[in-house]
Amino acid sequence: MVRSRLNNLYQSLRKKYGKPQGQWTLWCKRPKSIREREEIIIGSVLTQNTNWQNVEIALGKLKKENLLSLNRICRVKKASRLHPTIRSSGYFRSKALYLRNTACFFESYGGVKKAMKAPHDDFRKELLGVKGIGEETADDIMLYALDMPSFVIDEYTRRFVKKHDLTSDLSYGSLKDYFEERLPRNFKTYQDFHALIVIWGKENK
DNA sequence: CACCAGGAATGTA
DNA sequence: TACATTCATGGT
Repeated sequence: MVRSRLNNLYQSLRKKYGKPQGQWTLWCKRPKSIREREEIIIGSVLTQNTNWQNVEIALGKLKKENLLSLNRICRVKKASRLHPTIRSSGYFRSKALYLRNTACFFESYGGVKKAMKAPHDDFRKELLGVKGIGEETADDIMLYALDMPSFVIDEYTRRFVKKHDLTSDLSYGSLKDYFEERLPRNFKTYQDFHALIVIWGKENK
């Protein structure tokens, strides 16, 4: 079997780091409960341009207030109800709106379980229609919460591509295609590889 | 005290 | 299409 350069790089990271740890223990877990999938969706929004450490504080507060649930978040009367709870994750006014938009999108869609059965391309377009969800967050949600094979491109992925001089076009769509065309099309490979790239990236600034 | 972290929306040309 | 600006906290 012919192995792409990307596959070799993935194997190298696996050998170096093993299974992704920390946050990735949950994000790469298989299988996951619906509750865990909802937590990942919520975390995906809160982690936009923000340290995971600050997100964890917010997730802990949401849990204490019984708000670590898409249904509960969608049903808060005003998004500002979430301000003190998610404050630590930064941009709290925007994210309160984004989070509720996202939660209500899944509620009206019919829940996480139904979303997992949706056609990927159509679902991605619908997700991108939610105010507060851009390409990276959409792919985070699809890949890690819904087990869909949609590769995530982020700042760490770009660093990885530059470091190994893999390709020159660093636009989101181009990089996404680059990875998806060269890896076995399954969500497990995508999850672990992307998680390992982030772990690698934190060590290589 | 200055700087930064898995971004996204909005405005401008 | 391509950039610039805005939004905010907690850790280093």
